[in-house]
Amino acid sequence: MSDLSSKYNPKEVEGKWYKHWMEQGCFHSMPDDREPFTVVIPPPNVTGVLHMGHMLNNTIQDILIRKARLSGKNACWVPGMDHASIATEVKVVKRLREKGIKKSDLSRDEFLSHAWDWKEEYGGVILQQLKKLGASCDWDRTRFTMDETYYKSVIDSFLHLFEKGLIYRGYRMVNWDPEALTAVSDEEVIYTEEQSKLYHVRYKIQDGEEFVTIATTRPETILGDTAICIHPEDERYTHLHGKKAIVPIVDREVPIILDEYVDREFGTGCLKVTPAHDVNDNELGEKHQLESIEILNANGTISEAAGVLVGQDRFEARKNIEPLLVEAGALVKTEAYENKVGRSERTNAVIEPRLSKQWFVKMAPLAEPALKAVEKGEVIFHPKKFENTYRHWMTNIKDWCISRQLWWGHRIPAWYFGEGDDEFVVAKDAEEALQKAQVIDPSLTASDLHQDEDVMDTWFSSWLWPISVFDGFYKRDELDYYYPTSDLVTGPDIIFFWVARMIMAGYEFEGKAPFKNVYFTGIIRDKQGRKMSKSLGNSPDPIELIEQYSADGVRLGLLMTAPAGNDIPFDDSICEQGRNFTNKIWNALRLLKSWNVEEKDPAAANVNAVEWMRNRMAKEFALIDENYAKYRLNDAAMSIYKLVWDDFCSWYLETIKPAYGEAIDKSTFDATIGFFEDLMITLHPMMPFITEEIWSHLKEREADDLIVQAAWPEQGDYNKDQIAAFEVIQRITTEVRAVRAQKSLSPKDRLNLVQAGESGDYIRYQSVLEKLANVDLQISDEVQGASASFIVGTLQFSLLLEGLIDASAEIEKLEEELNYQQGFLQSVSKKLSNGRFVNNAPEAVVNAERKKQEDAESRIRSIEEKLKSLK
RNA sequence: GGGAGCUUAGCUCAGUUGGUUCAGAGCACCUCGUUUACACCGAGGGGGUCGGGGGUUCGAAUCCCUCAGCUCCCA
Repeated sequence: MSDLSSKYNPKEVEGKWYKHWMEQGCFHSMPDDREPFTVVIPPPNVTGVLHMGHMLNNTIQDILIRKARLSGKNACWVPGMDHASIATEVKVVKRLREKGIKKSDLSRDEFLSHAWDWKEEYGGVILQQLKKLGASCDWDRTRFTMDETYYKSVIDSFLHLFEKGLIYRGYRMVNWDPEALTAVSDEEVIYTEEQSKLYHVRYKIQDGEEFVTIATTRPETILGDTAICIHPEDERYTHLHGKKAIVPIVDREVPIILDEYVDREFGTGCLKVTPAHDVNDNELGEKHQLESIEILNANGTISEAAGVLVGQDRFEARKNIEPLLVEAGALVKTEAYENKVGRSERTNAVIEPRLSKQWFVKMAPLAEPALKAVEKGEVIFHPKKFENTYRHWMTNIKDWCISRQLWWGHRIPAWYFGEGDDEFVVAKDAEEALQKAQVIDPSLTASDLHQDEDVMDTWFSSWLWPISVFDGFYKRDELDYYYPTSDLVTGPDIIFFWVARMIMAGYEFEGKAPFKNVYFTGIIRDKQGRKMSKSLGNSPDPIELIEQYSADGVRLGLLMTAPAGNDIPFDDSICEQGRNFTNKIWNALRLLKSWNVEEKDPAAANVNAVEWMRNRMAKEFALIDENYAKYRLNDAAMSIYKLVWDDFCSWYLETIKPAYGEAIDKSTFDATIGFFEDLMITLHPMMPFITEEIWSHLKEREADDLIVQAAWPEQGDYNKDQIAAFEVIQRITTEVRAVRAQKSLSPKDRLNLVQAGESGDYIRYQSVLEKLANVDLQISDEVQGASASFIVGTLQFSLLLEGLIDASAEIEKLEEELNYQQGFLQSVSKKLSNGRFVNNAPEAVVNAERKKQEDAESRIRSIEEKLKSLK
């Protein structure tokens, strides 16, 4: 029969089932009596499109969620996206510019309305794309970090921390992005080695003809120098103590200060100090009470304070200051130099250290419980090695700059009411702000107050994600049920940005960790090991990949090569394996569907095969469960892959396959359907679509009888001896086939196989052997005529091949084997005759060696006998 | 500069407390094959001094030291 195509057609199938699952509400979760299993999606950036990292990440989340659902838990996967303050604002500004509108011409509200338009138009593409992947998110719960209630919770968390004294406003050196015109946090600066130039510049010492030489990669900052620093114990410069130096070009007199911070080995051992434009110099400046001259404007141009090159961009100024230095006789030399340059993660602009007033979160008190949580195992990282990274960051934590000079985001809830910068109140809205302000000055009115213009770092909203997606700041019903969530799946690149801060927020606001396990995926790279990026153009389009290899195929391909935390060198061909697997499964179905079923007694081989397959599956299912528990998903995938392909298709189905024109007995057939069902359930988390399709073909079913909500196979007992006996059958079969291949004998010719001596446990499955190897088996020490021989374990077999055997070649082969066995015996015997081994090694090990010795002796005996009969 | 990790087959990786014939898996590769499920397939096969060197031990891919190479994090 079989009206089924010989090739599996995923395009139709995948769309059909996703739609059906949605219609049946299979992914929706509400609190009930069952144990919850909750995952919150790492909210993709609203500006983004699906890339390979999302594919891997969300495949893993879907596997965990589907596995939990099948295991009878109330599985809830909450999707959503974040507003990506800086990235979105950059995009909106760019789009407006293309339309000829400048951001500065718009009011804040006008700009935000454009931003929301943009969000409605382009936002959430990724979530739509995830449906193609099969992601079983509860779409009714889709959240956005700027939803009304979510927004409110971010503001409330700010108030809470401010009132606790954990948020403060301070004048500090921050990482300034001169392109986006905002501060960014330490984590948003990417340092890379870049080719630059080292300028050696000499400063004249006041009252004399002497000079000191410094080296700098940023000569334009010379204009803001307010000191020269040397090591107090540097004997080369002892005579300069207490003197002053003259800054070239601007001829400013600056002190020569002494500080152990200076590295005497580096360069000349003299350091120029620019407190306004370098983090370390700033510290020196505070310590030695130096003047701080800001020679740069916010947009990276030279300010009035510099005196020269005013208005030029910092890079232009860097070039143009060179002739000025030459003119002043100050430039000693320049040389090529490689140094680390920090760039903005979002705009790629070179970050400028800049002094400004910003809002900070005091991190040490928040870090303490968060570090303990991981150390005590309340939160477990997979793989464990990331705990080291985490500990290191947590114990060296710095305060978090959370203000951004942007409009798109959660606006800082501080209202200023006076002339001074420090006259402000923090409140949940303007009304409350006025009340609070009036406590200080009763004469104030609403128009005297103005809100801080800045918004908060996006991560200051996403660190609340596991709480705020359930509106946890305002109601308990859902939070109490779903929180703490179960597993978080994310990339190690955001361990500090997000994971660590979520743990902090979890303890601060809920007193509990936000999740129990964190699964860190690897980073997907191209074949050459480079990170995938838009600028390199080395990232395949995931949607095209799905078109080509099916969602199931791509999922399996990604999974099999991706142990937790290991980077994946991606190549399209790894998806091919997944696609081929779907086709294999499909054809196993076609085979079953082609059989006629009859009520009759099963053949012995069928009874045997069913018994073995049941054992085999029970054993492997236990292993799969174990691997799930250890988050070794690639191992679980490999197990099920081999179980289906090798055990079920190559051994089991080949054994029970009826001869052409014959029917299969009903009991074997029914057992086979049951096996197939369990195999598909076990595979379903990894390949949801094809398993649902197969499920629908295995039996007549109601519309709601879906594999997506089937029951995970229960752990059953299995008989190890029966599995071992079958393995012997498999090895004998392989040997027989190898002889056939060597002698070019057709698998159709039935042969006689003789086993010498006593039969082994394998004899239980004699009928399977006879069918698969196409032989008649006898136990006998008498072998008539020419034969090919082989050994399995300690059993000696002869395949009767009258007229096909070259006796001398056979003898040669046996002698080679004999030689190997004797060598092996010798090494084992040597070990056993070593008194220190026998006395020191555990008894079990010694016994194992004795067994090896006996087995080798027995094998040698049978080879020798066989040789005697041939000669 | 400080810290963490890695190095096993052509590729990607397993390998538990040092001990079974322990050097493994998948892919790739080679040979044969169109046998009525599947060539997106079947059968069979080859391939590694476990990065180098030294040590501990009856015994080391596994533990220790050292050298080399690579990766990541922090500054």
